[in-house]
Amino acid sequence: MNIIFMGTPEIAATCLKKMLNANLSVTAVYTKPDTPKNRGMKLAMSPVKELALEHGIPVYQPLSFKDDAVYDEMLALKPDLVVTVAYGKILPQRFLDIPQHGCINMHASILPKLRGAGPVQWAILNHETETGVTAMYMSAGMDEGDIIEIRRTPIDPMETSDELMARLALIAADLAVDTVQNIQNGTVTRTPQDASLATYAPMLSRELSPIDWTQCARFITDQVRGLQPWPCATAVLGGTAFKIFRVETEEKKTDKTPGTILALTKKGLEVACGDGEVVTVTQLQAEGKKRMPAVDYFRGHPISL
RNA sequence: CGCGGGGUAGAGCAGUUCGGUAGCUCGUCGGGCUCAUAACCCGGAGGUCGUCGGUUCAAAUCCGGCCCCCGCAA
Repeated sequence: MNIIFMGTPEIAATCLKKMLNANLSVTAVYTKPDTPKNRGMKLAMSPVKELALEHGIPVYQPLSFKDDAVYDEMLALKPDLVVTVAYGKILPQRFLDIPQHGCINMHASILPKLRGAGPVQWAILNHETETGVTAMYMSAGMDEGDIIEIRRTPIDPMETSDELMARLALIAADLAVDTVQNIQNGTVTRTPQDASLATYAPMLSRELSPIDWTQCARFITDQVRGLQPWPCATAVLGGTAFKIFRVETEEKKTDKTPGTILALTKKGLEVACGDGEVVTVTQLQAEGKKRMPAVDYFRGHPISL
């Protein structure tokens, strides 16, 4: 079966790798165009492109799917099946109609919950205790297609979204391989989503970063772990802006105003938050500095309480 | 050539403006105090100051090249 793989970030590369290891015949890869990124604005290729090049698989990076030439190009590849994982682009219906076995997608949530670009992070931000990966047929609407199979996994209470993402990537990779094989065997089923239960996981933005200390400890903790590795929770402590990477909830209570720095302990910086609760910021990063334990930072930057 | 911060003891920092004995906090090692402690007191060890070259009687400090780390932006 002639397969086209479409994807961009690490989670997609993990799936592609597994598919290649399973000897599925991926004959072309689509990924987002290289873009200037990072310091120095160097042109960076996606993890999927790097992997494809290593394996000598042709790479396609169309800017837009509105172009007829792009349509003709894909038509000429004669795919039997298209597998997408976090590609980052929407395929119009006429592209979805090209492969005879259709287009499938791995989405990192339990659909119809958390449709959209940031399902992993929003699962944590929404205080969920369980998430998963859904294999589905693609339709013109975003993450609205018929469900093939869902594999669930519990979310660890301290797990960050990048850690969870890495775990889901492995689940998605297995699911992708199994689903392709089931399609080849003709044993897949498709179940329409119940649209009334749909929720959305929009793209993250920097506006989500600032910590609101009037929130309860649980909310702040989930914000900190859900916003990693980007855009990260942020806070101003003692007049300096920080990215906050890890906080722990304390048993104790306080009557101080939320946001008040209570103490610098062996664990980190205790800060008052909502409902009289206390959290300890244990790992942070100041501008221009490395990510480090809070106690280390404040050893060299004494803070007055 | 997108903008900017930084590399000094195991960790985090000061010292660089204006060249002249390597400093602070923590950790570590030894000793002391205490019913006790992640507390306190005393003492010790530990650094080619990222790297290469230049200027100088003298360079962490001034000049130039290179390597590495990080923030913004995308």
